[in-house]
Amino acid sequence: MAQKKTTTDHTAPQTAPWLLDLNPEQRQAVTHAAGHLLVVAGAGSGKTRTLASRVAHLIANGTDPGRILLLTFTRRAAQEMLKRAEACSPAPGAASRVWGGTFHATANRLLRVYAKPAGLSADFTVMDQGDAEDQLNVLRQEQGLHAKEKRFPRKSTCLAVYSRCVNGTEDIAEVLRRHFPWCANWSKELKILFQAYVTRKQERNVLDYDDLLLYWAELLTDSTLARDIGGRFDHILVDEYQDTNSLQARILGGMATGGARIMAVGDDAQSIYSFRAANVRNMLDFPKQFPGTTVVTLSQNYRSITPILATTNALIGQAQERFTKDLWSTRGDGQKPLLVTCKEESDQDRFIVERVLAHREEGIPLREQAVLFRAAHHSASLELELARRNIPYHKYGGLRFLEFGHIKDLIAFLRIVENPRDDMAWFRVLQLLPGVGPGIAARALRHVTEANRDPAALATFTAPASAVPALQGLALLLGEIYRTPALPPATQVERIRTFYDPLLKERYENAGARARDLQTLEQLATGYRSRRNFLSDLQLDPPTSTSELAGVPLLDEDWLVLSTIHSAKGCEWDVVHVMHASDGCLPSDMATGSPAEIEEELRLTYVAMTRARNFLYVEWPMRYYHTWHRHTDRHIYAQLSRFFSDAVRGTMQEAQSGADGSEDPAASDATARPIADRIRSRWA
DNA sequence: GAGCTCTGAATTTTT
DNA sequence: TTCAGAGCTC
Repeated sequence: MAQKKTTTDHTAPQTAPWLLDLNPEQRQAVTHAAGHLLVVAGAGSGKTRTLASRVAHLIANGTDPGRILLLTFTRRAAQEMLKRAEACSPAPGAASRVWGGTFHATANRLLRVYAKPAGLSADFTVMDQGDAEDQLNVLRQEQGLHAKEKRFPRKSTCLAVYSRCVNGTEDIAEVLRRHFPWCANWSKELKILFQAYVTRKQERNVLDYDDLLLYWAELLTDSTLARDIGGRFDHILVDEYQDTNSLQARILGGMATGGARIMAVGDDAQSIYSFRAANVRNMLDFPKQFPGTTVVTLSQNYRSITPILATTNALIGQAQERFTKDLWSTRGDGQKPLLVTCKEESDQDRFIVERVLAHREEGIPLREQAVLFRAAHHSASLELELARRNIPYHKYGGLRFLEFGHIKDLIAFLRIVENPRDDMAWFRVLQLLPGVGPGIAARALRHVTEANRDPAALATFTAPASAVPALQGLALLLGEIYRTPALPPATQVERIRTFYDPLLKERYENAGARARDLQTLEQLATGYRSRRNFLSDLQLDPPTSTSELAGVPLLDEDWLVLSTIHSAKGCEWDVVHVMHASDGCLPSDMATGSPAEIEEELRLTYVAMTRARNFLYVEWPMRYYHTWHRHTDRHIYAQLSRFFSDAVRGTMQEAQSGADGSEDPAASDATARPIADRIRSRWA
């Protein structure tokens, strides 16, 4: 970012570099001196710049950077802001001492320090969602709930209920009634299950994501501890405040009792995480929760050209509940957003690819172009088309690196040596061995438990002959790593990899690609001195793009960005495509149960469209093929998303895509095919 | 008790 | 298409 050069002017006082190019509202937020601050920042209103400048301003005015806490939604966001703060900061290197990261990562860091008063041991391990579900599943079976005549909620539903109770600080009965009405009859059983779940986690010294926040919040209910923990910070800056939940609000309240000043930044029109119990009310109630709050509103948009803003303003104008006002821009004119009706899904793919290539010809690199969609699998056919045309891309969202079986396997080894009480990790690793299933794994684990959880004790376990060699090998491996804490994490990964490699080949078809992932993991580990930090970083800030799986890309390579709308939050591109803008995808069929859900889908659409700087395309296919069954070739007709009302369409330009661009109906098979299909499908 | 095969069901967004 | 669970065989 080029800074404007100030011409030498001896009469005016020199403007500090972090205050340059700020509008009056931004400047007010950056230099705000006393009390708490709420910044209502519309899309593209320079929120990141404001936060970064604020950090630089605080440091320049004498705040110890180590006493600033910057809470963001992703680690990437924190790094980006601190990088920018550093760039305009008068004290080189200072910004790197700021505490920056997600709520969860910060909780992890603090809980390592305050483990004892929290009733934890500092070597606790963190479970991801899959582990938490598996743990619930084990308990569910122990309690015989899976065998009930009426089906008990699936493990993922159980966890979702639990999570909402914790994050929304709501009673289970209320949560079931409002969000899981079909489980309402299981209230009693779920309560017992959750009780067992909490006990088990405590016995095993493991925390799930929710626990990180919960233990932090609980620590803060003790006034002495609250003053101590909160007293570590003079300033707490929170980004994306509209997507925090009531538990996080409670944490902030507790932290403030230590004397820290809170600055929260958010936009209620972009609240899209209610499934994680995020609540816009957090933002609206902020002035009430923190008396003496100053509210600053940023409504000048610096990102998008005027025609795009006209469309997005019209779109969000349909929201029933809205608190921020329309955005305005001085960015000038340009192409109206294009609403593209595609005949088929394949036409949609082709249209996008052709536009992407055309823009690249005009000089817009692929990385400045993004394709956004509601659900991770919506990009499947586009990905095939991109591969066919040799166009490189990175995909954000959906299945994470960490969720692949082989990655989880390898991490489980590390978790055992980090925390030998971690049962889920033990079970996972033991059952990888040939000849070891649930039964022997349970017995082996009992044996290890009696030996005070020393992994090497596995060597003295008497197992059936078929399982002995593998168990001995495992005992040797874990024993050695356990006893040599000084072994660098990368070396530990390497040893495990050597042991695991043959098992991987036995287990998976595409062992080669998976083995390369494990090498990537080892590569990642070389950046760490401590296994504990390596593990928590993996769980809390995992690599976001699946491109890691395809090997490390060349540095100068250019690639197109594919992303779920959720993962696109906070980003911006020159060219943005919003694909599958059809009812059922946007809003998702899964989220049309209540007006509140539909309203959130509208905000989601708004978030997607406001990512665009200069070119915005919205595509929707008229027909979808459903190939669930191999032989039936069923298709369904789609409709344009209900969010594109006449008022919204009035601000857009419209186009058609399909039938090879031919406008002559007689010359194309575009009409012939649907008719033939219809006639056939009548008898299907 | 391990591990395979078959069947039926479901299918979002993420720390 | 993928995943979980039941049931069957070695």
